[in-house]
Amino acid sequence: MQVTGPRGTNDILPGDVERWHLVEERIRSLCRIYGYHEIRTPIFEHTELFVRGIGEATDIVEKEMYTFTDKGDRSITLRPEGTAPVVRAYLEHKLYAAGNPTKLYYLGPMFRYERPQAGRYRQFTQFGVEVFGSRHPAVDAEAIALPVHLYQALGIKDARVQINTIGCPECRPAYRQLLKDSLRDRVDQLCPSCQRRYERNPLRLLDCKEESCRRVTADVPTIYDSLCEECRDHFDRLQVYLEAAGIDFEVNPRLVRGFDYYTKTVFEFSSSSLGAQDALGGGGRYDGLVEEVGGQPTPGIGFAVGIDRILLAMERQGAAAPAPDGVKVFIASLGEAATLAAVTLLSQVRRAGIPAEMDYLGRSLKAQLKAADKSRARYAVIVGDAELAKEAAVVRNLATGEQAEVSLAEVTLHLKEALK
RNA sequence: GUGAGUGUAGCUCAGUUGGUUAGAGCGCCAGACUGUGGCUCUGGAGGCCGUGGGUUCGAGCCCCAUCUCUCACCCCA
Repeated sequence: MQVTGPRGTNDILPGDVERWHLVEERIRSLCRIYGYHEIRTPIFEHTELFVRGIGEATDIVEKEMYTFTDKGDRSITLRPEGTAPVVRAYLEHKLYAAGNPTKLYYLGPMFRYERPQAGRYRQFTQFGVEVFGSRHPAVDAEAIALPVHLYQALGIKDARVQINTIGCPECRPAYRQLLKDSLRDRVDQLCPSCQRRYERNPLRLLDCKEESCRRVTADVPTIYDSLCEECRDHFDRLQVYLEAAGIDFEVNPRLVRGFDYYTKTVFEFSSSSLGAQDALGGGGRYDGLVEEVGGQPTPGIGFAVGIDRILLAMERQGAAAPAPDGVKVFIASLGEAATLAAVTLLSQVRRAGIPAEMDYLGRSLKAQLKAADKSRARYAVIVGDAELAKEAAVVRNLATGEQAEVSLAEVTLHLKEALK
C-alpha cells in the first residue's frame, strides 16, 4: 500500500493554507497591538521539563507524550504544550534581565498521542502567550482579552468566556480538605475516574461531566469561601478589570484545568459550534511554575488557543475561505523562437513585481489561453512568429477580450499601467 | 486505551436477492477553422472496489483480521 501520513496528522493543502495565513496574520497583528514579542523554541525538549512543569500525575505526562530515546541515550519528548518550553527559554537566556514584565508569544505545532476526533489531532497548532514578572490582576484581564479580541476579529461569534480561581498554595489545601470532607460518605456514588480523583486531585471532581457525579457534587462548597485574602482580592479585581475592558464573561466555580501548575486565575474559551471538543482555548496563572523549573520565584500567566479549532469554528460558522493568490499575467508562446522571447518577457515582468506565469507544457495556443483563464490571470501576453517579426506581442485583456499589439520593449510598462 | 460507524475513478457518490468487460456527475486531456480562453457539443484517459485471509462454481456485495478516516468516551487545544 501507499505510504500515508501518520495517524492524527494533517496536510494543509493549497486552497486551505490561505485560511491559515489569514489566522496567522491576525495573530501577529494582534500581538503587535498588545505588545507581545515572538519566541520560537524547539519542537522537542528533555522529557524532564514536561514532567516537572506539567506535573507527573497529569494525563498529558502519563499517557499522551511522544517520548523517545535519542542516539545519545537522552529521553526526548515532542512538546505537548508551549508554556514549559517558554519558561525554560526565559530562564536559560535570562530574559528577566530586560526588566518586567516580559511578554512573549509563540505559534507552532504541539504533539499529543491521543485518538483523533473532531478538532483533535496528534499534531496540532497552538498560539499562546506568556507574561512573566507581574502578579497584577490587570495582566490576567489582558490574557483573557487578547484571545477574545482574536476570536472576534476572526468572526467567531459564539466564543464563550468562563473564568474561575483555584486559589494558591496558601488556601487551596484547606479547600481540598473541605471538599473531600463534604464528599467523604458519598465517594461510592461517584464514577470510577472521580473515585480516583477523590484521592489524587479532588478539584477535578468539580468539572466531571457525568450526570451522576454532578448530582453528587451539586451542593458541595465552592472555593470562594476558602480563598485567602490575596486570592479573593485578585479574583474580585480581575472581574472589575474585565468589565472595564468590555469583556463578557461567566464565573464558573467548577472550572478546573488539567495542568498542575495553575494558581489563582483559570479561564477557558469555548464554542458550541465545535462539537464534543468545544474548547477554543484556555489558560491561567502559574505563579509557581518558574520556580518549579529552576528559576527564582516569578509570577506568570498565559493562555493557549488551538488554531485547528479556530479554523473549524470559522468554517462551521460559514466564514468564507480567502481566495488563493493568483497570477496577474500569463505569457503564451508559439514555437521555439517565441518561447525564448517569452522567457525574457516573463523575467522582466516578474522583476517588475507582477505575478506571472508561462506555459511549460508546449500546449496549443488554445490550451494556453485556457490555462491562462484557469490561473485567473487578468492579462495574457501572446507571442508567435507574426509578432516576433515585428518585435511585438499581443496583450489581451482576459475579462473583456480586448487586445492590442505592444512592442516587446514596452510590454512590462504596458502591463504595469494596465494593472494599476 | 475503550466503543460505534466508515472505506468503490482526482472529488461527490450509484452499484439491484453475491452472477460475465464496475457506472454517473464534476474535474482532467483532446477535438469541433493547422494562432485566441470562459458557454456548448463530441470523444478520451483514469479504479487489483483500503489491505490480507476465508466462504462460494463465482465476491465491490457474505465472514474474519488489519489499517485509515469519522464520531463519541477519557482528557484537552
